[in-house]
Amino acid sequence: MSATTTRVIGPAAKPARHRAILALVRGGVIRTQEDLVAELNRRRFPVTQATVSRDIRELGLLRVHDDAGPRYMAPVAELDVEQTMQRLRNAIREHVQGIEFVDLLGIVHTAPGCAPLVGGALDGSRFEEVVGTIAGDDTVLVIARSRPAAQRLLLRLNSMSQEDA
Amino acid sequence: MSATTTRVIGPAAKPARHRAILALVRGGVIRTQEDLVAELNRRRFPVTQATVSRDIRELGLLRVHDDAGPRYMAPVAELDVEQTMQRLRNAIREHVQGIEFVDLLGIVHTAPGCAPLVGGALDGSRFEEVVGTIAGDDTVLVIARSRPAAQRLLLRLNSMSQEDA
DNA sequence: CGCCGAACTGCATAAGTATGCAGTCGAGTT
DNA sequence: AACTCGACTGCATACTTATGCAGTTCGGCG
Repeated sequence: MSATTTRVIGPAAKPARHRAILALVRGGVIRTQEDLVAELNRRRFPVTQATVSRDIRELGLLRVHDDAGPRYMAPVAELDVEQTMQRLRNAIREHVQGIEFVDLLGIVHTAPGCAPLVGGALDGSRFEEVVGTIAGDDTVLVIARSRPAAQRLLLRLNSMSQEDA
Repeated sequence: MSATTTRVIGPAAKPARHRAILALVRGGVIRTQEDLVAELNRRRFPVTQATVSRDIRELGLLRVHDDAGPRYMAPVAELDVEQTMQRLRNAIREHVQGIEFVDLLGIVHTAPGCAPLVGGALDGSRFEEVVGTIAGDDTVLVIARSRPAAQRLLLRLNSMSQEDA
């Protein structure tokens, strides 16, 4: 009964749908699973609430309360991305709370525990301007090669936090 | 209609109940509001699911999924300025062995393993003078915003190690 | 002292979410 | 081609959570 080396998916657009769900939840306010169903249908994902309920569990979405009632949020982390740049962009958008430079030193504030991830993404990107990084728990120290380099870096990183997916 | 300077509560043990709820959620696995109702009743808080639902919103509890289904989690605590300062004072008195500055960089030597705690306390205090901190195992690197800032910081931190509780 | 309004709660129920079950689809096998 | 198996889904429904409304309690005030 071991036999089949199979693996993959069934007859589904599941991965794409999951990406869409994450984007929706990050992008706007989703209060109910029906909201999600509606948005997904609008985007040519014909699904029902039951499936969305399962998707939400699989994606590990959080349900939180704000002034207007419960809503869904994306989890803090996301794994495996192909291109390091995309990964860095994501890391910045998702985990970075602020960036500032003092002379050659860049201080990147992140969500608690996320500094290693962000630092890793930075390292991976192999910026010419970066000599190296040190990641603590919620702060990454970036050492720039020169002042102009620091300036370029700041601009570049800041712009990343605003580009869209 | 402004008149009454009043404020207080109604006829309730609400605050105590809220504390109990937080303790319960932090301490064990609470999967449903009924779980909570049961535990609360056991502890002499006669409430119903409706009230618990409201409490959960007020406390900002999170609903997450694990392998066994949805459950509640407590949000990460938030401290006020007073508590934060006290926390820093304690951290310094108990775990810090020495502080020195080299230019904009402050090096704080701590007992082994205590750097993250001290760094956290420093971050929490949100000193104007501090750009950020990075904690290793027994050393915290503090980056000051300027030289005067560094100097002020040194004085301030040193004085803290001597104030009493 | 009786009235008034705010805080708080339970009840009943609306609103929303999770899930057992049965059916579909495709890939790999026989 | 027919069979088998696992991934995936919708339906119907059980289960949970949220909330409109009405009632209680308490403190302040006329």
